[in-house]
Amino acid sequence: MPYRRTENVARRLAARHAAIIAAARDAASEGGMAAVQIAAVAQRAGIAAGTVYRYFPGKTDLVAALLTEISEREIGAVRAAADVAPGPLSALSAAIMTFAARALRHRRLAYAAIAEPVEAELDAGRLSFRKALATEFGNLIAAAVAHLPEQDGALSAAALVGLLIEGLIGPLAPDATGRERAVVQSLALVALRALGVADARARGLVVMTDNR
Amino acid sequence: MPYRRTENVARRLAARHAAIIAAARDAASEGGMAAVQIAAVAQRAGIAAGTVYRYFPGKTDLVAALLTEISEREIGAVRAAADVAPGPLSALSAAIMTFAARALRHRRLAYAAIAEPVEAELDAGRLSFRKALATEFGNLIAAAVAHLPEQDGALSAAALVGLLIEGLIGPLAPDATGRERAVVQSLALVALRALGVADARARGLVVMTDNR
DNA sequence: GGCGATTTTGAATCGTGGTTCACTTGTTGC
DNA sequence: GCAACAAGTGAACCACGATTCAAAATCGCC
Repeated sequence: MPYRRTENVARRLAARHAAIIAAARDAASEGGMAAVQIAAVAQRAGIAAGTVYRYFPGKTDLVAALLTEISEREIGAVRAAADVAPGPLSALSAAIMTFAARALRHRRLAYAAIAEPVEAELDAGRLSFRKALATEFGNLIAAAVAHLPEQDGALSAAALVGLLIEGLIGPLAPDATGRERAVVQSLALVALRALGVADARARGLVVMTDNR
Repeated sequence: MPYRRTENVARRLAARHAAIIAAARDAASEGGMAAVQIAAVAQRAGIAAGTVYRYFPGKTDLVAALLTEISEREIGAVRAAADVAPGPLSALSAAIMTFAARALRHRRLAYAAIAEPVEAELDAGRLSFRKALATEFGNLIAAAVAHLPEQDGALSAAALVGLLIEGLIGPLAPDATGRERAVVQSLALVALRALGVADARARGLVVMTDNR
């Protein structure tokens, strides 16, 4: 029985799988979700269009994989920032600012991943990103419940996600070029006030660190 | 020279124009933006597909007209509510609650009009709706500036729009069926807090009236 | 009723981009 | 080198729904 899948081959396949996702991400970063076309992605990855279908059953799955990757990375960053914070309110603030700063730093990709118009099928993957984000913030709100006014955590979390998205990367968002820090801080203030933290600035909750 | 465009004919043409938009709205209300297809809209309006093109240059224009109509109606309602309020904060609150209550009452249409994934071209019309909404809220924020903490009005307005959309009609929004009033009030509290009104409930700013 | 102008019709056309598949190329173990 | 199979290729195919257009129906006026 010749041809067992060698270690070597398995590695090459895995690498190609990753390369396709990376190509999709690059395409999205440059031209938005509209640029994530099978032919274009394949070309970027240096393979033929048909080959993509040996790695993903369809475009939907490729986009879902891309969004999962982004989601994990972003949520990981948010969680990490919250984890090292000294208290629940500080954790909330750190999570908000981290998300905001990172979204601004990769604005086009963030827009593609979360707000750009796409056909409904692709939107499903995006929904899980938003859900995960809302859950994450919901947990932080729950953890800070003792320091916040009584509220419906799920509703607040959803509203918070919307507030951040629209304020940062949605089509209404003001141009932040060159004043990212100021925008992040302003929006964090608005966000924290929304949750019931009236004096975030005075309490030193919105100081920026560079790893955000 | 036979056939001048008679008053009668003009009226019929105008009526048909309106009927097409109404058919589009009905389609959107029932099946979302995906159901707004030329053939389907034409059938609802009781005309042939080709006829639509005598009234609108293309689908984009039809959708834009639909969104304009919705936008004018909604913004009119918001403005009217703000106009009769006794003061600037009260006006803000009334605007927020009016928008929220109306969105919940026609949730599917609101979703179609503002949040449902659609192809990029159609999204342009939607953008003007959001912009108009943000401008409206921005004005109210500006008018209340004396009663609010210092803030970037445009940023706050954008964030407010996002907060309301995601809290009410976005995919994350919790199911509000049967508790619309509670959701509207909760969200209004969050929204007002975001703008810096810490004690909206105590000040009686979130009482609901039925015409919302 | 008839004539010119306008409106309506709906089947055929078209553009787009995802997906398929017969064929070629590469890999493994003997 | 070769058999057996996997992976890769890319042009052809297909689905979908917007758009077109030549023919038919309708309209206003005499």
